[in-house]
Amino acid sequence: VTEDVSDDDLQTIGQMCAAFGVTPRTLRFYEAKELLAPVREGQKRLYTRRCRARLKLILQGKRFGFSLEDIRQLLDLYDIGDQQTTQLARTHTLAVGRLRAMEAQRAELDTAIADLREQIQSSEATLAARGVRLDEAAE
Amino acid sequence: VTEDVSDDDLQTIGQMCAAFGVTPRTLRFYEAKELLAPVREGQKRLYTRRCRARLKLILQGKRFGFSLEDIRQLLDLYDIGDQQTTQLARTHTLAVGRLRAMEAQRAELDTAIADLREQIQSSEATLAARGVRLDEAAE
DNA sequence: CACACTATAACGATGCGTGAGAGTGG
DNA sequence: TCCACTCTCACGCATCGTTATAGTGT
Repeated sequence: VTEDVSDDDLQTIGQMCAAFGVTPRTLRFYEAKELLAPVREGQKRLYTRRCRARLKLILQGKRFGFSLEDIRQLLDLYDIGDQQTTQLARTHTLAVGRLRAMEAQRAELDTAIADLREQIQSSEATLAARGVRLDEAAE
Repeated sequence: VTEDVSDDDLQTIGQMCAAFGVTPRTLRFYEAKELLAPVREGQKRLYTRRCRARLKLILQGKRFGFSLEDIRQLLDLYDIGDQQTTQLARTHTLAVGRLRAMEAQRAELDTAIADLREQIQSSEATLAARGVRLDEAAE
């Protein structure tokens, strides 16, 4: 099998951080929350290929706004049954819900941006009326 | 002066919560953070018209993504000098910075939404290939 | 010896939620 | 007496950042 972990597959915490743009604290935190389970060499953590795959999924999940607890459960689903249909369906349902939430958030953000633009313009009008010159960096 | 506070101007915490859609805990928290300073009648808090104006600004600020600490400083600015030009200019600068951040956040959110849509579609393809029928509520 | 990297432990920040237990007024 | 409302602690949650302190290896 190709299941044995060759040494070059193992990365230290520092290498992982450089590769994924996170801090050691973050990786240790994910481990404490049982999202990652690196092997140990003495005290030191060594991250396998599987750890890397999981971390990638974790960071994806976070971009989508899932909580770490949500992500943990999703990862567990993937671990237990290899692509069982019921589990794919479940993940799908959660993803659709998240998408709805993100779209709602986007709508709110849009109106907030519009409102803030208005406020800024009115304050600029006030300042201009007082002869204040605004030197903003060109966009 | 019209500076005296007539009794009908005072609202209890419950009335404030109903009016602004927040919880008592939230109002007490804002008070602990020195964003609000209701008067007291014995133990009970009574919110003046000024409190309401401040709370409105606080909630606006939060929509714009300012931290409570940012908001506190901005409110203090407004309190100290009545519409001094330098303070308006300072607020303006912060607002422009916030707007930039919100626009950046919106861009990230957009790509995240697009990515999640892709993932959902591919999982739908997989499920469909397995003969799974997805019954989603019509939009 | 020095220097880089790693480890654990524990406190801090943010913005409240969620009780527990007690008082107050009608 | 009971109900509704209010009060003050004070711990909990999520997601790490930030020291402090101490190895470990080269």
